[in-house]
Amino acid sequence: MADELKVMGTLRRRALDAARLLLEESGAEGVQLRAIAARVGSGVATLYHHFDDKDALLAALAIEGWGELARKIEEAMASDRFAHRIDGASTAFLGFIRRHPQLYALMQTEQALAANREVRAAEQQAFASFQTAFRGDERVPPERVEEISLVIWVLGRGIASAVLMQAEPGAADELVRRVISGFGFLLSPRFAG
Amino acid sequence: MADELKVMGTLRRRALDAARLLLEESGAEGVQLRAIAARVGSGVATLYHHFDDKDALLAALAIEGWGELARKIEEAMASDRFAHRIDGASTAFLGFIRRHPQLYALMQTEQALAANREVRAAEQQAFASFQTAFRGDERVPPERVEEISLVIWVLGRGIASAVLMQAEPGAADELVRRVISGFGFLLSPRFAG
DNA sequence: AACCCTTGTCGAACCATGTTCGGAAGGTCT
DNA sequence: AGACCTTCCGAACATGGTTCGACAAGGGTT
Repeated sequence: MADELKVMGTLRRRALDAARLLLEESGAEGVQLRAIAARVGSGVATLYHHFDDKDALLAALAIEGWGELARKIEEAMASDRFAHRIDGASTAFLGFIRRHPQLYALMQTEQALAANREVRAAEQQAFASFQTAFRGDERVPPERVEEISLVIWVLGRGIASAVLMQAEPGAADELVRRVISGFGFLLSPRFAG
Repeated sequence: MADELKVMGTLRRRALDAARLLLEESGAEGVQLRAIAARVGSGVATLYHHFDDKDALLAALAIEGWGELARKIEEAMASDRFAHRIDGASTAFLGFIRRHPQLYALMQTEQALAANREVRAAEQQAFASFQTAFRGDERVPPERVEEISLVIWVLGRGIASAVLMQAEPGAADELVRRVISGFGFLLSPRFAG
């Protein structure tokens, strides 16, 4: 509320940044057009010259989020910190959820975005990146790649939604730990389904 | 809008029924106090004598939902249609999600309810019922019961949120099928994690 | 009966937030 | 200069949650 530097950077860009900040500060509730306009130092009506409506703004935010997630996944797979690409991709995925819970919730649970084709395409893109981690892994038969990566992807959605329900942040970490531990056990040969 | 039978049944009960109906007809967007009041044939202000506010109404809806789910799980476990109690509980869980996607979404993703202690307790209760399906199963070591049931529970959340994102209903069924198939494969001894 | 207190009800207003309207300021093209 | 486009804005509008003040019905209490 003090900075308001109107100089440089398209207003669209700055509005998205402000929205992202508001989202992380105060959750989805906090993302209000008047609040964004105040941060950016513009009038509310101005925002409508850069976005069709609020949903379009949220959609742009979500699309950027999926892109960011895809990039993180690819970086992790490229790095040599992990024994398997699957581990890298999964770690990047979970890390993103833990680091940006509000953003991921928006990307994932906002009903209004479900109908948006571009958002869906962006998620498909991210999922495609994730899938490549499973393709070529000797433990995964090629015809199962899609199914198996889908399971982990969906489990990630579940973890995110469970995490958001937790009131205290510590509980969230513990929850994630337990889910991963349990999942690991299910995958181990000890468990004969 | 034609019935409006004011006779019998506390208004609270009828308001909840109307809300539930609105939820299933038109999604969370459709659950509006004025719409509920119209259905029930009362003024809007009257609703405030039965619920603290809208969130309290939604919370009551969610609590009933969790109770319903717990009941379904227990019925399925008691029946003899399933080889293992785990199968019964899981089927009941998934069936509930598929049959009441909007309600489950409310129970699970509505941010406002995350802070509500009674809603959380109701979910804990339902989860506890679910957990008993794993307790005593010869394939699950006792010390792993909690973790493993948690994984399935969280996976269910993920399935629900993924299903809600699907535009066409057919795609949702296909998605659920693929996730379950993939999960089944991961559990099979063929996959050595 | 007269009095009060609680409960349920309501229309009207209040308020926050997304949205639209009409116009102003500045640039570019002809 | 004139026409036109983009960017911008204050003000008003629409919707939906919420509060206010009042009215009616029932049940004690005196």
